[in-house]
Amino acid sequence: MVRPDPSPEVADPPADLVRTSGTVPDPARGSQDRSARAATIVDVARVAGVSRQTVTRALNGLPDVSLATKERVVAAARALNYRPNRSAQSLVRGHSVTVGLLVEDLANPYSSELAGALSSAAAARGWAVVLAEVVSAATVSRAVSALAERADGLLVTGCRPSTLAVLSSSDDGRATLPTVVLDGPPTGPGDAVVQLDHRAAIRESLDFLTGQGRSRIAFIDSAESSGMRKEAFQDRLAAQHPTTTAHVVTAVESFQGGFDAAATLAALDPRPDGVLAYNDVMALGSLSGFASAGVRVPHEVAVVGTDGLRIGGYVTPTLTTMAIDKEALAAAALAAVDALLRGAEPADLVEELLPLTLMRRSSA
Amino acid sequence: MVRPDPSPEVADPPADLVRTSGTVPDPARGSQDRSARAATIVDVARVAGVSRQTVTRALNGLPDVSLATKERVVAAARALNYRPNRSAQSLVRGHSVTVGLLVEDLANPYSSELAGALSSAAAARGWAVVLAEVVSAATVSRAVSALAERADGLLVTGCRPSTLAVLSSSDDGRATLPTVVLDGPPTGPGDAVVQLDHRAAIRESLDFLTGQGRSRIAFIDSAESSGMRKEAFQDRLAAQHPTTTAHVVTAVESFQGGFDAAATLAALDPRPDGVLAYNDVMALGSLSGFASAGVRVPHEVAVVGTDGLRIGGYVTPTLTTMAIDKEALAAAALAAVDALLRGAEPADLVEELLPLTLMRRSSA
DNA sequence: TTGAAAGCGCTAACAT
DNA sequence: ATGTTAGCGCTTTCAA
Repeated sequence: MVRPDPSPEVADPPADLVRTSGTVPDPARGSQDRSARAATIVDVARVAGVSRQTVTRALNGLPDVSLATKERVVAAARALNYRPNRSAQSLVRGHSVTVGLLVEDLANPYSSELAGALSSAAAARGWAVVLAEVVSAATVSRAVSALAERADGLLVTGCRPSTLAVLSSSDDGRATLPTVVLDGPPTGPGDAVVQLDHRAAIRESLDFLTGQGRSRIAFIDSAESSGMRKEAFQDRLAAQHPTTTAHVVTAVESFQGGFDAAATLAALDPRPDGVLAYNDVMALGSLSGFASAGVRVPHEVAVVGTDGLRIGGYVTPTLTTMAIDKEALAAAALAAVDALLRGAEPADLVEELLPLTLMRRSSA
Repeated sequence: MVRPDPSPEVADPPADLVRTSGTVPDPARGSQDRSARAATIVDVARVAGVSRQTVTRALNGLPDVSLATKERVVAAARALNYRPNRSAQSLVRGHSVTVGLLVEDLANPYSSELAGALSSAAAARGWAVVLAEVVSAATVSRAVSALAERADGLLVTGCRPSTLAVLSSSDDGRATLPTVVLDGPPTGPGDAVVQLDHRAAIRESLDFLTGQGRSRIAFIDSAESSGMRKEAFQDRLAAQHPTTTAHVVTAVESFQGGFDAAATLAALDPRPDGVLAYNDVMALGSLSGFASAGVRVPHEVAVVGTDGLRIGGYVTPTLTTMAIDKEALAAAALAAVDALLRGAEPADLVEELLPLTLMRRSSA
């Protein structure tokens, strides 16, 4: 039996009797207000002296409400500081998809540019993106469970392997979200993956460098990488450019790492005249490193990055790079989430590798 | 009277009879699956031959479920591709705060660094952040209403005045969300604002430049600004540095705008020996502009930006700048949303201005 | 123009 | 260990 709405005679329940979880929460920050319970539509209806439905109509701009009533309702809502409960609304209006975006560091331009693309792609589908930034490895599972409360699917991008490892191990019993990893290794068997054709990109950039007469090429690898790009570099070199000298330096995957790698390369004799970098952030670091070592780019050494970050156009010299099609990557990732949501098996989602294209700027 | 749960005898409702809004939606992309309706907990219960609560227990890792039952339930859930409805869950578990973040362009490092700080600050409160990127002025209201469906409050940052103007005019009847604008003008009377002490920052950076002997100082202003920073520049100059030559150039608020401004300044005779920029992105543009004009920074001209973006440390020379305390800004913004949610009046939320601090790098 | 009833999908409290 | 009942706060028929 459904309990009827409380009639106007019923007094407000004492604040200390209602469950805290129904209030505007303020976890870990205390300072509960005097009226512990957030106003609901019923409260507004009671104050305005109308039924709930009339409140709905008045507040949502639906027809069939007299102006006077509407004004009374709006006034009551204002007085009570009424905020419709979004969960209840979306429950009754029908489910809408929300995807969680797990990012290691939004200040990393790779992450933020991708986040932007994902946000737009989601908007185009009528989906929403909730954000969670992984500050430290310790916060990974906290971030994931925060997302799990709100999201129907999970997008993982711009995370270092060590972070991903934590992710995959943190199976805290709860049903895991359908997860799609962008341009990285899957965190578990249930994950779908959207991959880029980095091997082809390495080949193309290497050919580009040798094509302009460079003959001593170095590759700046990330210490946290799988080694795949380095292998692609070495394979191509062996197969197509036997007379070219190769040199691989491994560095921390950061701007500073790129800087340090450049310092190392600058000290070599003979010095490389062309450099391929694991990604743009490291390439940018190497640009800075070469500058401070007094090595002129591109005259003495040409530098090619990977990612196509916009900020590569903001430095001097501007960075030539193998650009990711961020929009395509974002769209593919959302399509994968969609498929997973529909019950597809991750194994079925083997898409072809997304291509990167050479973006010529001035560093090479 | 509550209708009892459909008993096992009841056949599945034909897919075409159920409301579409209850399905996993696929707006504007067609391709509805054969099973138009997403499985609910009742479906799982029926297939597993248990009650709904047993499903809840099994799937949420609660005690008092036999292993055999649990396995049966999990299998049924898997078979049906069951995903719990997040709205229903949060409705019954109690409301949790979600704030919408409206950003003009996430690839702009100012926006993304701030977004990261906001995300962390929200996580600390147990709140979530939903993202919406404003691609063009035309999409502003779409982005806002998308957020309005999910968020309890709205954060606006990194938006140009023209975008904000659209925002304030787009009162589409619906109850407006409590809104907080970060470091910008309010979009309407209902908005709260968190402001920075740019006047003081301008004064400090100006004094810093003159303090190192610079005597011809230029200010690169944004064409979209309120003029406040420029006035602070001129006022301070008149009051404290009467012998210093001042020059103001106004440019588009972008990297390119800063580049162009530097080109203009480089051509001046006598050329300025110190430059203050409206923000870091423009300052970075000016660095690039001076480089391409052959003007050496900081030897011939010193450049000071505003914002303290991390990428300012990634260019050559590194950018000296008046840094925003992003964490403080984020915390203040969320506190303001919290207050608004509790019924505070925006007018009551006049916080003091947040200070900026000089971050010395190598451009000045 | 307004109200009463039904129910979205889920979980918590109380049976059994 | 499992099922039954009562709702979360809202919108949507359907009556009046």
